[in-house]
Amino acid sequence: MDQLFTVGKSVSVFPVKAMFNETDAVLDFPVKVGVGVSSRNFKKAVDRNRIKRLLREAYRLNKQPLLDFVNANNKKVIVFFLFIDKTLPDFETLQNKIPLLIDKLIKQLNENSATNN
RNA sequence: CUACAAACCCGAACUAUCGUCUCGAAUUUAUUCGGGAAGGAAAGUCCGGACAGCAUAGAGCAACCUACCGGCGAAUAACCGGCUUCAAGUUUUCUUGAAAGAGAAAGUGCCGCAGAAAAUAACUGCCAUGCAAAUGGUAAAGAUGAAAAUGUGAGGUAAGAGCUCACAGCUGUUAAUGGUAACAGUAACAGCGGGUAAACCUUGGGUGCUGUAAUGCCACGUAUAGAGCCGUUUUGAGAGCUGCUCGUUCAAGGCUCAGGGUAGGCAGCAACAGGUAAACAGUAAUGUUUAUCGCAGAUAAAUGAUAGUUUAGAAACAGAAUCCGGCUUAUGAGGUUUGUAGUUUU
Repeated sequence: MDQLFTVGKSVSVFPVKAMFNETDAVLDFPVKVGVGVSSRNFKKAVDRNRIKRLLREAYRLNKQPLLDFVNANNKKVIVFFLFIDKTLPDFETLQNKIPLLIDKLIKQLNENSATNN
């Protein structure tokens, strides 16, 4: 976790920020994902739970491109989605934004591998 | 009928597709099938317990909690019923609400402003003496205040005064009566110089400390290395008795610094002061019996998305983290009851 936040890079499509890090560690799955909301912005546990559920659901419905990319390039990635707005979202906006974010994420990963090589 | 306020009830159901956590079974060991998956407050953490660890010779002091009576219960100051006092109302009764309900006759302190005076009272006044100034007596009348020395009448007196008497009010003691009791009304006797204990205090009763990140077990790992100080059969370091003192018990290792390592798993942990329904007992809290049900268990932390149907409506407050009882606070629509206001009809 600490490594992800200190070393990892980030891309964002408002209202969601994705922090990610490629890793060499042995993982059971090619992609590991977490979601989070700041308790500073949302005091009630109910609201935080709600946002985390919506983020999970939106990721679940749109994860296929990322998985395809990662499998094709034989990478292992850790991603953490952080919600950065201060008002409750509805599911539709997240449904629209998450694919954009994942596109951006794939592009970044691609550039990284290019520079490394 | 409408609006508002308060109290209580309730806190959607079903189907399809995809998905999360968990339990059980099966096997091809990562899949399939089946079951279950937040609340009335899960919240605040204000009380009380269960459970766990440590302690459990004693004495004194301190600290804290508590304070009408009975019942219920594992337990509580907090629940139920009653008593007393106070407040409001439609005021003998009654209804509703509140109580921080032991003691002000142990002591100390305090009582703003006003007022002469806020507690061993004397400004104006009244009476006596005196030419007067003043001295003494007095507490009827006046003014202030939230509160002014129990109220009314009569006697009494220089003037007055519970000084005396009658009636009334209040306090205490005793007696019998009613009540389990708090207490009630009655009688007799003694008395009547305020309030504040949510100021200190006094009295009665009580209290070991810490909380599931408790605690027990397993695995893995390091430096079997270093520095300083104190001490080992009496000149004993230090530790326990969890605030302090005395006292007492144990005691051969202990403390500090710098550095190194680990941060995984299992149990605790989901079957009980359990839920639901009915009957019975009780004013009630609650209890008993019978039937029936099995109802979350995560560890970065699980309940979601979409579409449709039902319905008058689906929108409030809000997310379990050891468990249970009570209290407090938040809460949409709809329903029930009560109150207030308005309108219509008779």
